[in-house]
Amino acid sequence: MKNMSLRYALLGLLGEQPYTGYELKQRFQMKMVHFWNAHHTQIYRELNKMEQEGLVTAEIVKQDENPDKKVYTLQEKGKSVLTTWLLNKEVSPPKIKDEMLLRVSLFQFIPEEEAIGFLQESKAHHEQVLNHITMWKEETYNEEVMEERIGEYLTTEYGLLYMKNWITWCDWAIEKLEKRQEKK
Amino acid sequence: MKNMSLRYALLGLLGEQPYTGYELKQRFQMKMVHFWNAHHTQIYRELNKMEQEGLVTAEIVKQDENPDKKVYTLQEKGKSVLTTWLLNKEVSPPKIKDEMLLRVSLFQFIPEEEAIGFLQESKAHHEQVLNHITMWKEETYNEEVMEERIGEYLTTEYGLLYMKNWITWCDWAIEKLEKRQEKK
DNA sequence: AGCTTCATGTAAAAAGTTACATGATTGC
DNA sequence: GCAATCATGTAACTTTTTACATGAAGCT
Repeated sequence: MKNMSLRYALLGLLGEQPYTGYELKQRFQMKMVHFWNAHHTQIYRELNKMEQEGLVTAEIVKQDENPDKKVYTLQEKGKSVLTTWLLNKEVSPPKIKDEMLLRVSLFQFIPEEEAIGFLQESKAHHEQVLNHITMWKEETYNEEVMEERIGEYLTTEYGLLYMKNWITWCDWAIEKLEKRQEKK
Repeated sequence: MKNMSLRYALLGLLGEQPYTGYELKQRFQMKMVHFWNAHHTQIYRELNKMEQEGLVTAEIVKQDENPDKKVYTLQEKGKSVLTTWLLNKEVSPPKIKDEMLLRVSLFQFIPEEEAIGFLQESKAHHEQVLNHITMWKEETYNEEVMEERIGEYLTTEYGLLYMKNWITWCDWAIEKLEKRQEKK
C-alpha cells in the first residue's frame, strides 16, 4: 500500500488557493518546517502525476521579467481524495530522523568540550527556526485568518512550543555537561 | 554524497556491546523512538554491508530453543569511522514527517467533532510513548549508567520533554476547538 | 485456531536526495 | 565578479517501505 502523504500535503496547500510548484516549496518552508519537508524535484514530480490523474489542473502563465510559471489548481476530484484521507481513522506515528539527537545520544564517544560546542550550535539552529516561525506568525495571523485556517494556526503554535522546548532542553543539557566537567 | 546516518546509529549502538540485528531493532524502538526509526530489513542489509567493509565482524551463535543468531561486534575501523563522523562539524537539520500534524494543519477541511476526536487519539498515542520512555528510564538509569552513557541519558530526557510538550499542546488545541464549537 | 516472540533475510516498489541544466535580473 | 531569486525540470542514485518467506515455541 502506498502512503502518499506528500500528495495530501500538496492537495491541502492547493485547497487554500492555486500555487506554482515553486510557491508550494516555499509554503512548506514557511509553515511546515517543524513537521514536514520536501525537495523541489519531488514536488514537481508529484504535481505532474496529480495532473495526469486529474486531481489538479495546470495553466502556464507568461511573465515579463521572470521565466514562465505553471499554476496548479485543485479540482473536485483532488478535493475529495483529500477529505477521504483526512477522515480516515488510521494514523501513523511521526517519522523523525534527527541527526543532532543521534549525535547527542553518542556523546560518550567524544570529548566533553566538543559535545558542549555541538549543543551550542544546535541551540543556535533552533533559535533561528523559532525566529522564523515567530515572524511567520506575526505577519500571517489575525482573528480572521485564525478562524479560517484554524488547523494551520494550531500547528504554528505547536512549532513555537517545539522550538522553545528544544532550546530549554539544550540549556539544561549544556549545564549538565559543564557540571560534569567541573567535577574532573 | 551519501548520508549513511543509519550506519552511524548502528555503529553507535554496537559501541555499547555486541548485538544481533534483531536486538538492534529493539534498541531503536526502546531508546530512539522519539528521534530515529529503521525497518528491520534495512538494519540487516546495512549490517551485511558493514561486515563486508570490515567495520564490524559477525559470529553465528547456535541456540537450542530459538533459531540461530548472528552477533555483530564493532571493530577498530568501525569505531574510527564513527568518531570521525561525530567530530565532523556539519550538522543537518532534523527530517520530520509527522502525518498527525499534517492532518491537524488541514483541519479546515473537516468537521470540528472529527478534528477533536482526532486530537484525542493523537494524545493517547503520545501518552503511550511517554509511558514507554518513562519505564525505559526507570529500569535503565542509575548514577553509574548516567555517567557512562551520558548522551543517551540526555536524549531520553529530551524524549520525555517532547512527549509532555505534545500532550500539553494537544490539550490546549482541544480546548481551542471546543470553545469554537460553543460559539456556533 | 490464531497471535506474538524469536531470528534472518530477498525482491520489488516507493519515496527522497543529489547532481546537473537553463537563463534573466537584482543586489553586494 | 559572485551569489541569490525566480522557475522548472531530467537522470541517477540512495534510502526507506512493503510484501513475502521460513519455522518452532508459547500464549489465549
